Amino acid sequence: MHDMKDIFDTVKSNRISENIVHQIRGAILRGELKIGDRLPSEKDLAMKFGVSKSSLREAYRVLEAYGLLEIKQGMSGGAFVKEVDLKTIKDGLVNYFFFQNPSIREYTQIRTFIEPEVVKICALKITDNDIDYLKNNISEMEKEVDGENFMSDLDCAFHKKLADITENTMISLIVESVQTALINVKRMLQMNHDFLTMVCDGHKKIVGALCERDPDKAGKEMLQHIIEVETGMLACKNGDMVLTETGILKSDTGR
Amino acid sequence: MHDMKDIFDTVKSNRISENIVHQIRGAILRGELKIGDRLPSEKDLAMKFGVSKSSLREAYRVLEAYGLLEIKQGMSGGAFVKEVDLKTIKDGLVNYFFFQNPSIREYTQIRTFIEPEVVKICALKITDNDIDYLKNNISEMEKEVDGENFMSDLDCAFHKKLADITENTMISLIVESVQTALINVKRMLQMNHDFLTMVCDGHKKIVGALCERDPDKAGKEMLQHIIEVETGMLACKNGDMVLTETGILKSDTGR
DNA sequence: AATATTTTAAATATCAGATGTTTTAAAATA
DNA sequence: TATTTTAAAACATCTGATATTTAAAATATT
Repeated sequence: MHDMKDIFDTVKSNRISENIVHQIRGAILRGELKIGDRLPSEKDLAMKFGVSKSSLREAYRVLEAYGLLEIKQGMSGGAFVKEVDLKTIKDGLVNYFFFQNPSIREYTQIRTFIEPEVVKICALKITDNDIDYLKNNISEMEKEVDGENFMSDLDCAFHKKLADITENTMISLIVESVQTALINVKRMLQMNHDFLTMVCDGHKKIVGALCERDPDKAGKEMLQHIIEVETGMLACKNGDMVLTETGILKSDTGR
Repeated sequence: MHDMKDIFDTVKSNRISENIVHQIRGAILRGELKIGDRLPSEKDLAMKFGVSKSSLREAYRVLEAYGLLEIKQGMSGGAFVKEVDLKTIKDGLVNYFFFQNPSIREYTQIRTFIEPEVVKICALKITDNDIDYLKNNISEMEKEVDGENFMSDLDCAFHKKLADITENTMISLIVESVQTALINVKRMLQMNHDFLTMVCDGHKKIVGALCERDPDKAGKEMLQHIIEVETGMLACKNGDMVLTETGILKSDTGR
């Protein structure tokens, strides 16, 4: 009836460091260790666990990679419990998406699900300060369109700002991660001057609708913007890159 | 005009292991190292980098935590480049959400954005095999409602299956991660028998609409299901937990 | 008295090398 | 030929020594 695989997890390595990681992560997730708590020194904790310093240090490196610990050197240094930050998660997603290599169509699809809804909420919650921020973002971006500085992170910041207005952590995380991944693709494709102008115009229309506090109009403007971006990217040809149904490939690697 | 902080990144630790992590991760992300490639042995690579074995091992632990390497023991073992898997990312998100502690409202909001759209696509793409899978999932779940086994991961699997039908990696990742986090909350709240029955009924209605290949109906059923789940969770009182506007708190910790 | 400098101690970072364990391939044996 | 044994390659762990970093304490200077 049931295969054993359905019942038991495969037993992984018995590495000491993994055991320690499991214990400390568990203590944090159970709330026994709080943000800012300092763990005993390497020497003491290694003794307590009955392991060598090297094994403990490997565990520390892993927990640090998870973003759960921060290790400080020097007197009154040590290992401190830390809140996992956005950067840790975003870096992880970058690693993941590198192998997944989503297609432009996939990026567009997830964006059309979320971002029009986001701006609908924004239209109801946005403050004058927020609008100032967005207008400023657009004018900074227009400067870059003319200059050499090319795109930078202003596009990402625009969409993240809108997501942040929803005050929903998960939405912010998703929007920012998708934007970051997408902007990497744009960089690879080396989008041209016209494309950047189009992006600025789209952003202006969205902010215009938000100024009127019109949710439906904002939603429609965002949807159109997303589609225009997709069209622009699909139209873009670049010698090194190949756009396919299943992703963006470097042609020279022949993957 | 510009603060130096805008121009330069703060220089972090000069830890040797971090330097090595940076180099190897860079080589993978630049495509110089491919999936399955084996790095030189600890001894050789440490020599090549001009560092001690311990430093190299710490770097390996970090890259392993990122999901980029798999280290195998024994003859013809070693460090192999690996595709980052979903589990790595999900675990990271669990860590992140533990500190963010999103509210039920936030979970519902992101779900209402994505999942009704997902089933609309499903209604167009779903196969008979997929429908069999979903029906089977529901009947397995009904068994658990009566028994002791309580919920398990079938609820998550149902929603993930729908997400997978879209063939959009990012959607699958998001839906599965949100589901996993939400199910942890449900476990804490110890949802009762009626709630589980309601979930099964909701799933049945969704599959019903999918059988008819009716996108709008499927979308509406999913939306209603999500709202029912929210209502059910908000109505649930549990001695150890407190539901607030900003999240789910353990009352005894007094956070 | 206030400030600047130097010293010191606690903690992590790194290294070197010895020993143990795991895994697989090859060699020996049945 | 099939099985068992053996050997070697690679990671896992431990020990202990040395270097570096950092903040606080002590000292010197203004």
